[in-house]
Amino acid sequence: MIDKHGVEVCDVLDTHFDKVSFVRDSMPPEDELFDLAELFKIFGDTTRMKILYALFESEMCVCDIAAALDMTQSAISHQLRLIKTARLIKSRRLGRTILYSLADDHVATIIGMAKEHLEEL
Amino acid sequence: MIDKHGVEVCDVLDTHFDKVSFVRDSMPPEDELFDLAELFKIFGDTTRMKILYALFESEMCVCDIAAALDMTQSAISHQLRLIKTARLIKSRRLGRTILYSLADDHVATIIGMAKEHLEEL
DNA sequence: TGAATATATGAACAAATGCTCATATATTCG
DNA sequence: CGAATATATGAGCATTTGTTCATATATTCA
Repeated sequence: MIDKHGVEVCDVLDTHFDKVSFVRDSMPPEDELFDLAELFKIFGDTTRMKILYALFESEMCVCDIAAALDMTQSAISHQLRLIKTARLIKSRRLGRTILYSLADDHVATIIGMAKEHLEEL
Repeated sequence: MIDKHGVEVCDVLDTHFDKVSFVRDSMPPEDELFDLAELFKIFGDTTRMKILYALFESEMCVCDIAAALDMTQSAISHQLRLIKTARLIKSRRLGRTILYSLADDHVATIIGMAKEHLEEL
């Protein structure tokens, strides 16, 4: 077997040719896969996970989230921007504070599925 | 307002004190959050997402996955190890090839939820 | 047993990521 | 308006991450 760089790939490729081309054809378009991966990246960080859990309990301002997680206002603000770009949270201004909350219940559902997986050892 | 480093946090903290401490108390333990984030990290990469989609169609050997994704055997093998550590896939040996397949239907469910979120613009 | 082949793995390196620090923006209130 | 305050953001830096390259391990077959 020779790598991507050579011509030959896998000696059993002839046998598996149908399978390989079927899989290749049924693969979703690159941008859809990219969007999916980008969305999951949001959940793939402990700080962001904490923020989501916090907002799961209550609508909160940046300052309170930072206090609850014992982290910098700046760090939280940066992460909130990422989460908001993924449309997982929304915000509304109230005076000089900005209140963040979950955009919909997809967050809870997605995390719930993941927890279910983890619970099954 | 002064950062984590100072004593004071947020001037409205007194008002929001109950909320902040409630959120802090209801936060899941650190290791649970870590496990969740680690699991989601698996989904947070285009290559791994492609691998999961491939296995969604069919049980496949490393070689064929590499061919289908037009990537190096080594790169695929490294990623398979990560995905397997997360118990999202399982493997069985068949002669000198090793066949990978999805461990259960959580993968499909989790990706499905994420796709649903993305479809709602 | 030894050659061939499928997969795994360690080191190295470039790219992405998360936090900090300093500072900018926006809003309130005297 | 100007001071105070809540949030946002850009640059810098250390850590993490994904791929490559070389090589090791494991299995088959002559």
